[in-house]
Amino acid sequence: MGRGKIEIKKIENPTNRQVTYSKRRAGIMKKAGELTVLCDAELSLIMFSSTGKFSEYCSPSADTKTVYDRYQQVSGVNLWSAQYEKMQNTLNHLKEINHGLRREIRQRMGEDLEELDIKELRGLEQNMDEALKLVRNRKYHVISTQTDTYKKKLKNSHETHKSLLRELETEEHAVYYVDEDPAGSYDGALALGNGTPYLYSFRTQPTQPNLQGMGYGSHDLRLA
Amino acid sequence: MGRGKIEIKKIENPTNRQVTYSKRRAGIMKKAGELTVLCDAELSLIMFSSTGKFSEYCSPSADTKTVYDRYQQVSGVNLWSAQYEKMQNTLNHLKEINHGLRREIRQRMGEDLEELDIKELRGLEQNMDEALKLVRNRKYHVISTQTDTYKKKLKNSHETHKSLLRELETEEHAVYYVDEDPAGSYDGALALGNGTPYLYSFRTQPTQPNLQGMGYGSHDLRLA
DNA sequence: AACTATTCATAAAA
DNA sequence: TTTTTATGAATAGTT
Repeated sequence: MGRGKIEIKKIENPTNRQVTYSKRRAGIMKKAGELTVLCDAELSLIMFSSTGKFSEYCSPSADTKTVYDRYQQVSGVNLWSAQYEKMQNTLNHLKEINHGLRREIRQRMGEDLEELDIKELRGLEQNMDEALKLVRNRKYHVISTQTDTYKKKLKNSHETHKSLLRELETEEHAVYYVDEDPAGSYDGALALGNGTPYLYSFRTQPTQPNLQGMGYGSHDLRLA
Repeated sequence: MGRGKIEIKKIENPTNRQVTYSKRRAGIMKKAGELTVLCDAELSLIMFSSTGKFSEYCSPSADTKTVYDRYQQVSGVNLWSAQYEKMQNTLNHLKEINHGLRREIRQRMGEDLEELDIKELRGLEQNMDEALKLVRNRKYHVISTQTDTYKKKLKNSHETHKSLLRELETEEHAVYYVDEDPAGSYDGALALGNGTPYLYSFRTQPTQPNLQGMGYGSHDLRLA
């Protein structure tokens, strides 16, 4: 087609090559479009000229990625296996660490101790003993701080009350005085902690499963 | 080209459509090959017929993946961003869980207690107290088991020894008897656990960093 | 699948 | 580049 037949081999003249590329590129893209419409086909066409210029055609019904995903399915070639594998490794690594952490927590909760030898058991006991002291100290600290604050508040309102009563007495000679013992505040502060402890209590029911969709997503220590 | 012009719209007759698809597919693949050769271009053509039949053409100089990698670079579109994002989310989820687990362990070691209110502190203390009892019980169990085993072994070898001595006495009238107290075995079993506990000891040095390349890979509880 | 009558694509020239 | 145009190629409808 054209002013004479041509041999199908690389056009050495760069200008001619470029011209032919432009023309034939337009031609093949038109053909692609026609094929898409006439035959209800799905296709992806990607082209790079010898100078690196890029063009693409893609059937309107889908985008390049969709076509490519489909290509992967059919051809069985996973094109991003390298990326995928790398991330998969990272994921498995994280899961392993997770597993180790859960195991340690279980042991710190007194479970799965069969796995430990006497040396490890002694280490764990010692560590937990020291930690428990720290937790107790902290608790007492928090309690006494709260108590002090509460005492001060009580004292304040007490005095406010008294001064109010004084004012009232002065004005109406009525007696509304009520003695509130500030020492009772200590029990009050303790009572704050008497409810069901929600943070740790659920860990003591090892028979209740807590599975989530992803398998590792659960905070349940019996998994992973 | 053909016996009369045709309108470019979907061919409704399935047979005709299939025939046309075959013909035009051959045509476009020929065109693709010619473009590749004539103009030294690189191209990838993927086609799916309306019946799902798949065909591809790819310039001999490269494979489909190469072309698509190049396509990604040029177009800036990341074809596997969806996959990637999904995995990234999974990864972040795992990291978060990890973070929570580390936090719990730290608290079970008596660190970072400022984050807890009095209720949580009481829950933690109670839980740790019970767990510590379990660990102690297990330790005593292991110790007594080991001790029993050791006692039996000692008793055995003792009797073997005695019977050997008796034989010797009988034969040579020599006296080599040595009194070994089986009760000493208890100290021996305890000594097994007197070494530095390696499993938990490193956790008590909170100033020594233990960073690793990936950032989450470290088992160090102060990370993540 | 093979055969044409046609239309289409395009090589060379401008 | 794009347009022109002469010519070979592709193919729609038929067999």
